Amino acid sequence: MNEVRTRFAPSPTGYMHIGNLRTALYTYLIAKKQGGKFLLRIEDTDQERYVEGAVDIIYRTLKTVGLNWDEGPDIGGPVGPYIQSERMGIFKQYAVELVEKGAAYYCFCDKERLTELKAVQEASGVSPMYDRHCRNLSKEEVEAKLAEGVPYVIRQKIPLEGTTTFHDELFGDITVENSTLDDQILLKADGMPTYNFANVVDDHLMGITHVVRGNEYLASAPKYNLLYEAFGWDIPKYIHVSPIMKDKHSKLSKRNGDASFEDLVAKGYLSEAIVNYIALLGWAPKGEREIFSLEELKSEFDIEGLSKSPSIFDPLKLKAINGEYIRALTPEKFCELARPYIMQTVKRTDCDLDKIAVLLQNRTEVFTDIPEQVDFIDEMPDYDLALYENKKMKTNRETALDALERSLLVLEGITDWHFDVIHDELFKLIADMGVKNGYILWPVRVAISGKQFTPGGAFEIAEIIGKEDTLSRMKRSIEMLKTR
RNA sequence: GGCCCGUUGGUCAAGCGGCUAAGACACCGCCCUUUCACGGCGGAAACAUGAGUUCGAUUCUCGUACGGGUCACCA
Repeated sequence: MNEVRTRFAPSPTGYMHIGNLRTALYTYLIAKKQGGKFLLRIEDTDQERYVEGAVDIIYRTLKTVGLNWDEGPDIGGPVGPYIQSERMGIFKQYAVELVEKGAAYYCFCDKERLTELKAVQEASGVSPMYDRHCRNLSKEEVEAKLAEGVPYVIRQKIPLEGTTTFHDELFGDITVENSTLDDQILLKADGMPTYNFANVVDDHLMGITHVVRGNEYLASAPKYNLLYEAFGWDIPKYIHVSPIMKDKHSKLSKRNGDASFEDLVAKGYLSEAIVNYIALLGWAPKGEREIFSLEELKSEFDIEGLSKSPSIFDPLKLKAINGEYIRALTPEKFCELARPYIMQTVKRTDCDLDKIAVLLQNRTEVFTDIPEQVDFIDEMPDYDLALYENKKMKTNRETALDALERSLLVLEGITDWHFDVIHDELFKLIADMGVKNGYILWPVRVAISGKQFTPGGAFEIAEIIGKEDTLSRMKRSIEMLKTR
């Protein structure tokens, strides 16, 4: 039974942000690299923060990126249930066991006393900590209160002296003075375990061998060791990963209006590209390659490459990687994915979307870039005649007028309206005139697109919008040049 | 504030006592080219800081600065 078992244990409190997803990814990869099991456990012990539908979001995003779990609430498994609230009974039993072992104790302090205590401590500049009021109640006193039905919690009995050393695979050994550790609550008055307690118990019961979690839990980790020791359990390997930041000062979070995984997908990012990018945020592969599929990451991933410092989410880099993925798509697949975006601005039905898509593939980093790129196909935008002035092409308004008038004559004579024909005829004109390609082609492209930049050049555009539109746009542009 | 953690170009980052300190994105220039993009070539750009240890520190130790985390019957 040396199988690696990891778990992703989110709380159903809403959306799934990028940081969460990355934690899930690393957790998954660590298991899969060794051919181990990846489990999903829902930590819903806080009924107040529970958000309806949050569990579905977790399922959905994990599935779309391909982080398939081997055991979980929906598919079951040998160590279920996998929803923490359904494990309630278990925790009390273990908390009581700890009391019996002298590593925990009942506490009957009510909230009023605790808030007052905290206020006093803060006022006097001491860092707030439970004053261990109930730590030394006699067995009789405890029994009596229990019999009376006084509400209670169970707290961890931290040693008064000495130090505790916790080992993290990434950060190494972390030693803290026990005197700085609070007698934290293990079992709440409502019978639910606190996060810290539930984690230790569940991870043990589920046979978890590697725990991957956010860095924010690093400070509470030493207390875990005390718990494991008291129970006499093996301590899993801990890997605390640093957060993904929005900027130098703040974490990436929904509260700041930052994108969640689903937002990014809606913004035109490919889920494979998102996964690839976040894998790279805080982790570096061995070689110089940085494009990896999930499958490739399974063998490539290594804890060694994880970074200890926080990393800033760079939308530009994500975009670039997304662009790489888009270019790697087969033309058919790209066309299929791009179609809806093209149709946002191209409503006319007389032109070939496939041909448009071909032009777009190398020019698209994010699908949402598309509509704006092809908006001229349905309708010529108003444009500035200054567009005809181009130093490199050696064109200005006068030469453009000349080029357009001559081109128009040529184009009007074409009956077989296809790229090759248009290309050959216009090149014939260029040769006859003995001018640079751009002398003719630049003005033509501007005249029929009205834009400085377009996907494709004059021939492609002319073919796509058709002969009729090409000619009428040319004529209109010629008129504009004449009248001004 | 106490405790814990971190600090290599603008960003992601390689480096694990001796290097002209990789690479990628972004940026700039050139080439290709009927625009843009793609592609190719090249450029600018970094070890927070002070003291040690050492023949030699980006790398090890300590201090300082800056940044982050944590101090809940939230996770």
